[in-house]
Amino acid sequence: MVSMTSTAPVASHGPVTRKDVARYAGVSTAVVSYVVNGGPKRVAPATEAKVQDAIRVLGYRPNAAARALKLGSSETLGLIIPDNSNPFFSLLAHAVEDAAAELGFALLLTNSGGSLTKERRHIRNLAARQVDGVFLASVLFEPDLEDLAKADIPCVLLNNDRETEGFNSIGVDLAAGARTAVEHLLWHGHTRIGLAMGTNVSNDIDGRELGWREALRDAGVAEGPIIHSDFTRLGGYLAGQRLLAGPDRPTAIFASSDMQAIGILRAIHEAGLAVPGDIAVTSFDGVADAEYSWPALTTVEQPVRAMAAAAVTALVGAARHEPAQHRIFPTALHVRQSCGCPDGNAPQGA
Amino acid sequence: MVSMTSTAPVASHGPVTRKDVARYAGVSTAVVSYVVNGGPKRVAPATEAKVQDAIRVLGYRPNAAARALKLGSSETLGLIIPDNSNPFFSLLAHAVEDAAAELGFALLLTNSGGSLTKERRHIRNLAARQVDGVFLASVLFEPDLEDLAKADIPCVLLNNDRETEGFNSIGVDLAAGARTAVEHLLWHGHTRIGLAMGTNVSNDIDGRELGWREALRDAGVAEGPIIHSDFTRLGGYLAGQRLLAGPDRPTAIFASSDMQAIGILRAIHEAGLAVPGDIAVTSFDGVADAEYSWPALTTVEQPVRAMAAAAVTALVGAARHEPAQHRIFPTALHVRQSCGCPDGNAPQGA
DNA sequence: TTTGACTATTGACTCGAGTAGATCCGAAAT
DNA sequence: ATTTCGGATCTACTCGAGTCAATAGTCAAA
Repeated sequence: MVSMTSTAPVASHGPVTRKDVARYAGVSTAVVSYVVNGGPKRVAPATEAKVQDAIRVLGYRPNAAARALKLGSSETLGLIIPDNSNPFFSLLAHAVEDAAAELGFALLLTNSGGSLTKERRHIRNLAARQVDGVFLASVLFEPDLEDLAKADIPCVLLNNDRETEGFNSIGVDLAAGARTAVEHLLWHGHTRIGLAMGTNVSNDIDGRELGWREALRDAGVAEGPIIHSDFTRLGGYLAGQRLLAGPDRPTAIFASSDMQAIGILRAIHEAGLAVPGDIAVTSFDGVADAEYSWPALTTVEQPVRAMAAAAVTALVGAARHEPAQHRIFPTALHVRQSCGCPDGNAPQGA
Repeated sequence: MVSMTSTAPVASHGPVTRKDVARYAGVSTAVVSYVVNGGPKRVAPATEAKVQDAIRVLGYRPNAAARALKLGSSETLGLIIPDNSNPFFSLLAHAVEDAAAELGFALLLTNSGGSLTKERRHIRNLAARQVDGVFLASVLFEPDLEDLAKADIPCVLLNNDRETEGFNSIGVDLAAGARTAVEHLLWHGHTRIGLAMGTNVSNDIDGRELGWREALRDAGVAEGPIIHSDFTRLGGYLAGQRLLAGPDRPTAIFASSDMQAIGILRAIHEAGLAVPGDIAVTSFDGVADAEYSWPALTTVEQPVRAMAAAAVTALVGAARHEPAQHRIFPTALHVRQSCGCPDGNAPQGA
């Protein structure tokens, strides 16, 4: 190589655009696009090589904003959850991110903090950002999706066990799950089973409360005390204290979330009582924390990864205007020690 | 209201654009922009009212992709963390999201899973998406930021205690924090203090190991056993088992993360030993889980929210090409029960 | 009534990439 | 030697919003 006067030096100012690549490779901009996208037109192998070379040398990355503008798709999905520091939701977010990445979508994460105002603001914001879809773990059963509908942005409701006409949704059978957990306590011989129930913004009765009630009724056992409190460790702790202080103390407690159960365990320990000896505990969600509490929690696990994958599938389907689907996943009882089973090998059924 | 024939019905096909608003309000598109942005030119109050009206009626939201293309800014930041289901990182992500939202930025969340390949892929992807900045909690001490540099995208390294020339970074003083935790164990009279250390991809020695070593040396106490394992509950559990099975069992253990400590607690419980009676434990991070373990963990807390806020500030500064800054935050020892303090009111110093 | 000094508004170009339609060129068919 | 065909390539318009230079409009002073 005698000189390099024929190939222009890298311009270096500002980001590299398609035009720069075209100039460097000595072709038109259209060809560059065709090469980058395996475009709608074929390109001669020799030309393709030149272009690929130019791309490599210049370090060209197509501008996503321009692409999004032209194609009307940002290859981005939005996720709205109440609180990413809650283990259940952080696990869900992780699973959704993985499933979305699988299909080349990036994930815009937002926390609503359980506030309806914030939730609404985030929805509008995501709509303005031209996301291709939104996953919403709403604080309400029927969130306001008008902004999304206007922009023709599909949405799937996460963590939602009720079917609502025209809404895509993914959830678990809360009532059935709760039933399994309570039935397991009944199987252990308990007859005074309390409930620590989380509080939702909506006033509708939660499926877990229903499941608890049904299991007791079917077993012909009187309902134990119910305490409503936050779906948090602290909420569980406070609920636990009240449950222990009440007139006739339950011998077993079903908690509507693992976080609450962890708070309850603490309240029980502080009262100098033993789990499961004095009080047995089962709970809901199946997050990692449950396995490492002391004693390990017998809990009803939600198949989070499967749900996340299904959510992404549903969203893609919705984007193609396929009819809304509602999927309910089954839960699985993980028997560990907090229920009274000595080694976690007790019968899973009944 | 007699009729509504005078106001044109909403066009309804496709998303509403600036042009639609302009037509509806009977003005030019430029005026619409001026109104939306408090634009570079003034608009007569009467006209502004007409435009605002049109915007409200039509439900207009400016197209973020077009904006991003024109302005070269997507009002979006990227966050790369190893694992959003790890409580420390999910807390960090939440804090960063809040701080970013404060300034009108949305957050693109990605999980590297501790893999360098994935980390690199995510960096390229974020660069292509024209994010305005990237927060990176890297698996390495000197990650490859070439793609970001090329695109002139600022980056701040999170969870980073080493200063590296030309890199913005935020972190805590790992060594000092570890020191406090170990010194507290020494104060309790322990002289055989083991270390459960997490494993990093890099082979550099971790600040926490340094702090542990220094504290022991300064106290004239021989080094206890070290076990290296994952920064996870399981990692801690396995490390705990090995620490207990070793030739001369430590009477206290310092764990490099709360997650590990939680695993260790379990190993100790399973061995039929008491915490802190037989073995005292202290750890690092200060996540919520530490407060609700049994016994509650004495831990060195990282000021996550303050760090997140500082990270956002640093990123904004870097975007203005201010010189790179490196901020180290102090940690705070939270005394609870796992160390042997009966009520959590023990001296914080020494 | 004209000029000047503004202000409000508009037209038109731009950002970077996708792609339809036009054009170019070489080889096979006549 | 033409004509025809078809693949390769290029030209030019588009997406939606920001913004400057030019224009229209308004009112007070001369």
